[in-house]
Amino acid sequence: MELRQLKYFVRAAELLNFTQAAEDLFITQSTLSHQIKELENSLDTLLFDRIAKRVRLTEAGEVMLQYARKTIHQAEESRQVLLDLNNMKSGKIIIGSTYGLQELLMESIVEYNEKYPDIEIQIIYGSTTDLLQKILDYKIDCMLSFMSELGHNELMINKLFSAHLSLIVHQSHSWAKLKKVALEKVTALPLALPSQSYSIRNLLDKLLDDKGIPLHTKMEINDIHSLLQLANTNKWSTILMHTSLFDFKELKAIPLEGKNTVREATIAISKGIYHKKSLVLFQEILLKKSEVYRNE
Amino acid sequence: MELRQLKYFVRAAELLNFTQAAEDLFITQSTLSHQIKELENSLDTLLFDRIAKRVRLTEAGEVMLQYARKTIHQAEESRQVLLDLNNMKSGKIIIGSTYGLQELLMESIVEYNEKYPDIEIQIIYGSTTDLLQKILDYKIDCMLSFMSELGHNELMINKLFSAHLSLIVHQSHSWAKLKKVALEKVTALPLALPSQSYSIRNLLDKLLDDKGIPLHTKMEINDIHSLLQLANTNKWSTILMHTSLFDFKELKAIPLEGKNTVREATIAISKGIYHKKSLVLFQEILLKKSEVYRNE
DNA sequence: TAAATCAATCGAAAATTTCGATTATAAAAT
DNA sequence: ATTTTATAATCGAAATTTTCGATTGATTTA
Repeated sequence: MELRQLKYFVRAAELLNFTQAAEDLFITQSTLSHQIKELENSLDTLLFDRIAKRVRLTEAGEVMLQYARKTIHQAEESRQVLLDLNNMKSGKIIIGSTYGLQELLMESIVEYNEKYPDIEIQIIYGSTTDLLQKILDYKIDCMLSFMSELGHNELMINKLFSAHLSLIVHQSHSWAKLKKVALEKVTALPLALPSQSYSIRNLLDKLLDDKGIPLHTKMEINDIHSLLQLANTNKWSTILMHTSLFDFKELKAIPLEGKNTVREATIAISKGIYHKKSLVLFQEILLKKSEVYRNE
Repeated sequence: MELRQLKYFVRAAELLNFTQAAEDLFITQSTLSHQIKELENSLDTLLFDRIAKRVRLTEAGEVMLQYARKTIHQAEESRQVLLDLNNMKSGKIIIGSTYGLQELLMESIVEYNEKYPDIEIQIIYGSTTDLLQKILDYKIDCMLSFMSELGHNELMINKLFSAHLSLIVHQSHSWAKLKKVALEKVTALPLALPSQSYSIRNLLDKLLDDKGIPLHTKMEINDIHSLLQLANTNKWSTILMHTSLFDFKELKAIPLEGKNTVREATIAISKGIYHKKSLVLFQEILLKKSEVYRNE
């Protein structure tokens, strides 16, 4: 068993396609096949079922996948600790985030990169569920999302700010001066909404469902900026967290009434892993940048 | 970085002598030198200081040693999980124990080996302190010793039985019928005592010190059986846990009076690691065998 | 001063990893 | 029903890595 073989195995197990995995790893399929077999021999256990030139994981393979990831992560962690020890302020940080926190994230990484130009940054957007899985698989170092601080024992969750689910309208809209608005009312407006993959949309759907309010979506978009641009035309309105309209000066956010219309923006980091300096430094900047939102 | 290199490094770091380490690893010194250098290159960090053909760990090396052990352990853990998954009842178990629990341990491993003949057993005797270090370094799977159940957050500690610190005399000794004896009295007898490396001796020294009783040791031996054999001649007495004289039918254990003369025999297992079946099975047998002692 | 110890180095041998081409099998497309 | 496509295994050769044995040079010990 060697780390190289574990890395090969993980990729093969993830793609369940040796040819693609080999390409991904910059080796030939032949080599991958060979090394997987070698790993299986050393473990005395088949990791893949070979059903007629297709592969799928055996039960042992499923288990091994997790342990292989853990072992590889452990090895990489030691490399990172040495970097930190040398106070290198280098290496790589992989940040997972939901779209809803894109604005804050962008501001933060700009400052982060200015301060620590040698740290490589990778950002992966995804739903909260996606990100939770990725954090368990050691694919991301931390995740920014709107989530409860409870119910995740293996995560260290820090609150960034609270955000109101809000109706977003143009300043010349007749409702623009309202201090709050009832959920029942907004469905009457022409609404452009984020698509189902956004947690904010799930929240909205749930709130409407609880009150039995029907919703006829006329416009559904997979991009926050597009929604804001539409709202900026004053022909549509949208529903987002109030913190999302940052640089659209002509838009107004009107908080929705009712319980459960407030969500906590958080950063979550796995408790079990070593908290590398690059990660701690990022969190510091993120918390500082969040202050602006906290006082709104 | 490969597991092979990490294994080489750990041994080299432990022995701080490349020649010996190489011998230990069944490779040549040349190979070891080369592979260590390769590892250092891949980490971009020197792990050893080379002061004129001698080696010692750099700060980074010290840190790396821990992480290397952890990584290797993680890899081995995955192998063990697969064995367990196949219900193999095989593999290897390394048991650390203090001498004071040798008797119980022997009885247990006899039954253990009868039931699971395919599991390889290795036993390492050492002081409680030694064993604690070894358990942290992943060198033993569990440890049997007399220790407090508290103050070790990272360990899962199970109580086996309580043992009294006792004066051990021959049945024909004039004190043989006593139900208990005061600490002050025993120093008058010709005593053969376990050496300082035994926790029981530390306990005794501490109790005497607390009461300001001076002790003039006439005989100090590094082996429990030898002490018992001496006591069996009726020319000497000794002080041990009452459970230690098991198959010496002509010896009597007389409990010492006072507080803190009772110690808990325990089995401790690291919380962080995977509890492999071989280990769980061993613990079961051990607990069963302990019953005899519990009712004394 | 001589002998012993020890890590680095070097070139060659051995082992392993990787590659490219081919084969075999099943699924998909025609 | 037949052909095409996709895929993993296999095989021999090439490339690379690992290991070895011998030597060197520097230091400590006798």
